[in-house]
Amino acid sequence: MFTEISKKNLSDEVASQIINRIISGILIPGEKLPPEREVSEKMNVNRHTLREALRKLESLGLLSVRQGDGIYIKDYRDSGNLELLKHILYLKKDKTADVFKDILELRRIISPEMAEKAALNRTDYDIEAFQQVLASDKTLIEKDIAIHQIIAKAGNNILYIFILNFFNDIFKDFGQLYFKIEENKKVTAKFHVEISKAVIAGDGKSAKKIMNEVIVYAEKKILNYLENNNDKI
Amino acid sequence: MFTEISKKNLSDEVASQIINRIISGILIPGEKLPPEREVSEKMNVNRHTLREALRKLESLGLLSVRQGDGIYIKDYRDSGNLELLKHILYLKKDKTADVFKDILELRRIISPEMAEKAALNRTDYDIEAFQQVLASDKTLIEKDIAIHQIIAKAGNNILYIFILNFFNDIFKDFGQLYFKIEENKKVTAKFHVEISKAVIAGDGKSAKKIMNEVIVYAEKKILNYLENNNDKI
DNA sequence: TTGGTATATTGGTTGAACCAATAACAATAA
DNA sequence: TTATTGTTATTGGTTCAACCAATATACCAA
Repeated sequence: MFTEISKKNLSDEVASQIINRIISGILIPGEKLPPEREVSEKMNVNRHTLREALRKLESLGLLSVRQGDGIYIKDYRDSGNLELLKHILYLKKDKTADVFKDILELRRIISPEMAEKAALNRTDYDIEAFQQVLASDKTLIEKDIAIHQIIAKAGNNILYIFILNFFNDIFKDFGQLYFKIEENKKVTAKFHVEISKAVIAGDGKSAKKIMNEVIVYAEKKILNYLENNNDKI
Repeated sequence: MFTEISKKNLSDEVASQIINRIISGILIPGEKLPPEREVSEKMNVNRHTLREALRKLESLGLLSVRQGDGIYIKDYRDSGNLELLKHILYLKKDKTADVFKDILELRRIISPEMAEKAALNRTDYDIEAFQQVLASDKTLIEKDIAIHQIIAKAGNNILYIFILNFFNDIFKDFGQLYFKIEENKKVTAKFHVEISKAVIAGDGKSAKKIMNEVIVYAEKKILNYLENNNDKI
């Protein structure tokens, strides 16, 4: 009904603006930014506010700040991280479809393998977690995220757990489009039951197959949607 | 010969300290931190300095800062990102081997697929890049990073490019151990030539196979090393 | 050419004050 | 009593002004 409005503080806006200039190519890697005092004045914010934004940009791999020297633009293709990719997804609407495609592709490569591993490593704790989620009254999208998280935790690969956080973050925002379709909802609900069963049974091959199938299905649906709604995301 | 010393500013030290407390479990998810004014006083730093650290921690997915309310610890297993994983790798020595194992496992799953894709998509630009790197006078580890980057760029999956940044960041620090061994150097040098040839030739199957072989080889070597030197990393 | 020295530039840190959102509580009305 | 509204205290957000510390630069001396 009502949708939450997200409040940004000033430093986040400053950060967004600079991110935008970098990924748009207005600011070139290697280039030096004007001194903090000058930038903050031009953007009409306090130097501290700017500095908080700079800290964020630094941790996104976009800038390198050196005392006594200055602020340098880094090449984000060499030093950017997944957090930055999120920003690209949101800020550069013209790239959204392409980035999304890449994300789905890698998910298709990784997640089935991790599902298999989960089935071979799952503990009683994981089994209980599956049952709790399936019986819970969460929304479908919440269940979906939870199921994938249990699989990741059962698989016991911390890198995958973190990469999955990235996937989930994105699907939280874009998943509504997918789950608007009745057929997709059915497929997902069925998937939850089947993958849980396979993992609980310790059947790695089945788990891998089931995960692969649902991902291929979703990928096809989403790509199809992206093609037909190029810029309505 | 000489190795660069890395200087940390105060806010980074503050951040490290807080990160440590969170991943050590001293600070529990959901818990509320004392007010900024109080924390900064206890840590004997200015509030601004603390705030810069908080911005970093926020972007690592560790904290949630809410105006008028307070600062809450998030569950990093649900919201942490790869940048945080790096910190875990460096700060929690007892977990280093486990995390490394996970990283190598996922690399084995992803990179061969991306090598195949690179071979099928490579452009003249990529071909030239290969030749330049092979002919350059970079160190072996620099060449290795460069080769993988070219493959990632040729494969044209931006998510993989960013995940590779993560891999490379880590191997920059830990790769020395691997490249100390003469045999490993030889294997890597040979790998560079062969993978370049395969990708340039557009031979996807070979590229995948070659990438897989070198990764399996390296993984075995590294895991072996980790087992025998459990805490000397 | 090399190494030192003084100076200017630039990021790092501090302190104090005030703004703005939120929570907690009290007062009020149904 | 219960739900709503208004008030106050708490807490993060922002600004200003000043000074510290690292670096670059230009210049000088050996």
